[in-house]
Amino acid sequence: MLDIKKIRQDFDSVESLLKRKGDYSLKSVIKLDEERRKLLKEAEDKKAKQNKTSKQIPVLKKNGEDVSSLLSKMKDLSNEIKEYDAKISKIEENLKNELLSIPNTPNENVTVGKDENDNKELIKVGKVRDFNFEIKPHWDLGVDLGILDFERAVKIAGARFSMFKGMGSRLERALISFMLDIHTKENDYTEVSPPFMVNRNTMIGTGQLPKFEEDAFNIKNNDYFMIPTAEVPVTNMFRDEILSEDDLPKHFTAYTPCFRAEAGSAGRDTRGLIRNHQFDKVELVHFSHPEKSYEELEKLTLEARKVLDLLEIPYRVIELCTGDLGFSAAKTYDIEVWMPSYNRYVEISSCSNMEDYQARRANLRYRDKDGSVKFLHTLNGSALAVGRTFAALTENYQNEDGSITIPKILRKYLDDMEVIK
RNA sequence: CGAGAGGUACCGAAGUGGUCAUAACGGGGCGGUCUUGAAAACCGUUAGGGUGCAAGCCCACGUGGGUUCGAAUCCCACCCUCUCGGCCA
Repeated sequence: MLDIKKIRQDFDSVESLLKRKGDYSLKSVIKLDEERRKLLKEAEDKKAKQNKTSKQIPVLKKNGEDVSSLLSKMKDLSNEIKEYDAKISKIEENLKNELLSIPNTPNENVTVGKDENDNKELIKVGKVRDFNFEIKPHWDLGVDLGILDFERAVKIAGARFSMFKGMGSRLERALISFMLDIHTKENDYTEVSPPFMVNRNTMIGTGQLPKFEEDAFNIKNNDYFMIPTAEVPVTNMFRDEILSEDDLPKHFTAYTPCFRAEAGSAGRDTRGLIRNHQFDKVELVHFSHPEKSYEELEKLTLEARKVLDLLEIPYRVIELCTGDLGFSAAKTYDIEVWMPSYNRYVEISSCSNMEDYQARRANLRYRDKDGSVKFLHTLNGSALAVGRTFAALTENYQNEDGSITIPKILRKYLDDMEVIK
């Protein structure tokens, strides 16, 4: 959520930043805000009068004075106040809804661009393997080896579901443990296992609602939502709390399945593990001091990359331009893994600094050294999307006979097995 | 899911229709006096939101409504915690 005070004081610069992300205007927000403040002033004057008189009434009564005419005047005042309050709360509701539906402003130093074509490649890591045989996509590799079963997943759930089997399940589990071990043992993260379903306020806090409800799975009888990413429960952990400045930064990692309706992506990536309604992911979340959040973003991105470095799978890092930034993000690095079957790089992680955008929505604050309470900054990134890592690993490590070599670093999680065949 | 009890500041806890939420009382934290140092005692302090240049004013007793001139207090709905029972991994 953008800061209404900042919009009010610095309208032009906030709006021009916002326009970089798409065609957004703040005119109606500022109009509602003006209306709200005007009515608020009038209502508060009346309330002040009401409070003052209300305190006198018991005194007058005690002195035996007749207060009946005063009471009837107060009744009128009370009714006026109620009308004001009704008007104001309606305006405030509209204002809040509008503010909640406006995306974050990009950081000033992010490259201005229209869409993904304007993104900037920062670095390429690893050598793309030159296969001297005809490669299989991971869905064929997996099915042929009996480690993936798409048909039965579709039978028991529906399109865009998948199922791991045998060594496939073990490899999936090994990847999760491997990633969590790196982050908890080498990168100083605290592991959490949060709820996989959350309430509506939690979804609003990180920016999924109210605008993107169609993208989420909603449990109708009690209004829970299946989490689309661990970012949602973890970032909301400290909602409505005031942390101490000494507590910052806080680093959490979490493995969770993620559930996405994938509305609007019909026909895209229909085969395999790339785009499913349910997938596993290990997530990194930082709570940062505002002045340190861009250092934290660099750190977080390096920590996410480390997983691919150790697995020795080629990838590249790109910086998203303003037009391609997600709703809540001020700056984002995407990590894209080399996917032989696609013959291109495919997103496997998105590392973002949300600045204070989510903190305002979720009311995440800290007490500064001088005693004042301020919004902190939140960051998150995948490290990594496990299904896509599974896909990239099997494809990049496939052999001519259809077997898959297990990367050295992963073997200790799999009884030192070297090959899946 | 059913029955009961409860949700007030950093914690415990009073307040059950007004003029002590400027939140009693107890404890904790921080600062100070005293002391060789510490303890004890005493003194001070413990800073949520909105609006306004400011003084100030408004809001905040789990959340949202309602009754009333006036609600922490009465009524309704919901959320959460505890106890007992039911069901259950």
